[in-house]
Amino acid sequence: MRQVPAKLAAKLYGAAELIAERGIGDAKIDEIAEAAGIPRATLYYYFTGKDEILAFLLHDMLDLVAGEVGTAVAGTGTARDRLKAVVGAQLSVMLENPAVCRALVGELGRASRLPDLAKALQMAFHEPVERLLEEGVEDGTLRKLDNPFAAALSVFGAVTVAGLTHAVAGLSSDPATVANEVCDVILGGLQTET
Amino acid sequence: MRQVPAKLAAKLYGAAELIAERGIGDAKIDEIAEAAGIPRATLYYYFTGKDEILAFLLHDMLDLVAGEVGTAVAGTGTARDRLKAVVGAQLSVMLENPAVCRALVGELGRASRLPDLAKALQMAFHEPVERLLEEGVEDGTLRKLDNPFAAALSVFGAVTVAGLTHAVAGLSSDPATVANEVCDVILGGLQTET
DNA sequence: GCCTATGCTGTACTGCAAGTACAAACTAGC
DNA sequence: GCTAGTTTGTACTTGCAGTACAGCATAGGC
Repeated sequence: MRQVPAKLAAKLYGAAELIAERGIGDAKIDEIAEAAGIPRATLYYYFTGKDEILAFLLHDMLDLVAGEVGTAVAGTGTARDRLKAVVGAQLSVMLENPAVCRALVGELGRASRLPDLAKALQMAFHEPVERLLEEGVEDGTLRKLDNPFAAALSVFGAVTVAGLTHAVAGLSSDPATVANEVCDVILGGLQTET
Repeated sequence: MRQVPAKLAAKLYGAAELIAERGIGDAKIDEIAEAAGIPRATLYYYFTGKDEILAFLLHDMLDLVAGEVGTAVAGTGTARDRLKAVVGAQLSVMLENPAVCRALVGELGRASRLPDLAKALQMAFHEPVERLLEEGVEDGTLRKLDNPFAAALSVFGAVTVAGLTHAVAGLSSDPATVANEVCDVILGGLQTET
């Protein structure tokens, strides 16, 4: 895969909706080319095929998530506050790029075939959250859990599915509201005081 | 789609691994036929194409989930206990059918294109959980939340992603352990007492 | 035991879309 | 205006999904 010029990358996003809607398998390369406003031959000049186009889009978005999440983690405040910020950051990116985000989830099941993608996801979200959980134990704002790895997984799931559902259904698309709803559950828990 | 005989359905599960691994788009119909031990022509006798084969497998598993979850919801005990049972039920089915489960998630992004699938998922998990949350408020074992719909979504996400990750990675595949980890987070929450 | 309806399977064919090849046109730096 | 790299149009090859259909198997009625 050649170095993709920024101008071309921007145009590619014009095809994200199509890919998300029909899946990479059912979207014809000619349609992608047309939707993006890029000649077919040019696509093949930069990418070896459809899959690589998809991989490029996904990677691009994950970089975005990783950046925002990184900023949130590095911010000031308690670990709990920063965890909230992380959730908000991920949801912001997701809801601002609903099409790419849908495409991403559509390929999640193939994660084992796309080790790069799985790793990028890990770096972008999972690892920072796990670290925050540890810091929260230290500063006393988060509860100590038996299995922080599993906890980070659950947090990731809750955030991702919430984001995806809103992205697909186009529900109340305010990231802040969604973030609050998710945080309410994962921070406060569902049960009454024991 | 013709009525599929049980014997044939059972054989089809032999191809689930292949489909999950390569995605329905990249799995050739001849390979599916071979993996399942069913002649190609017979597949086309029962199904109109690849997509229908996938849809059949997914629907089959969702029925399974719906059944188990239904049993768990209808059981005895507090709403909180039954919520735990629901989580356990979903994880059991997922970890017993990791391949189909991966295939399902691989097609989640297309949910908007497969309204049947989205609806089945809704019925199988989301709706029962939302109901349990209400009952929990009544019997005092679960906290009253601003937005039970969003909460059910988060629960679904946490459970599904945990199940999927274990299914894909083949981690500690004991459903009960995974269920405990997930429940610990979603019931108890992450934050310390305020 | 035969006959008929329906289920099942092998084989040959069609059509579509992915990907390739390549030459012509364009652009930028020198 | 020469050269190296980029961009695009067009024509071609190939592989797979899906179709058509004929022949074989099986079961149930008589």
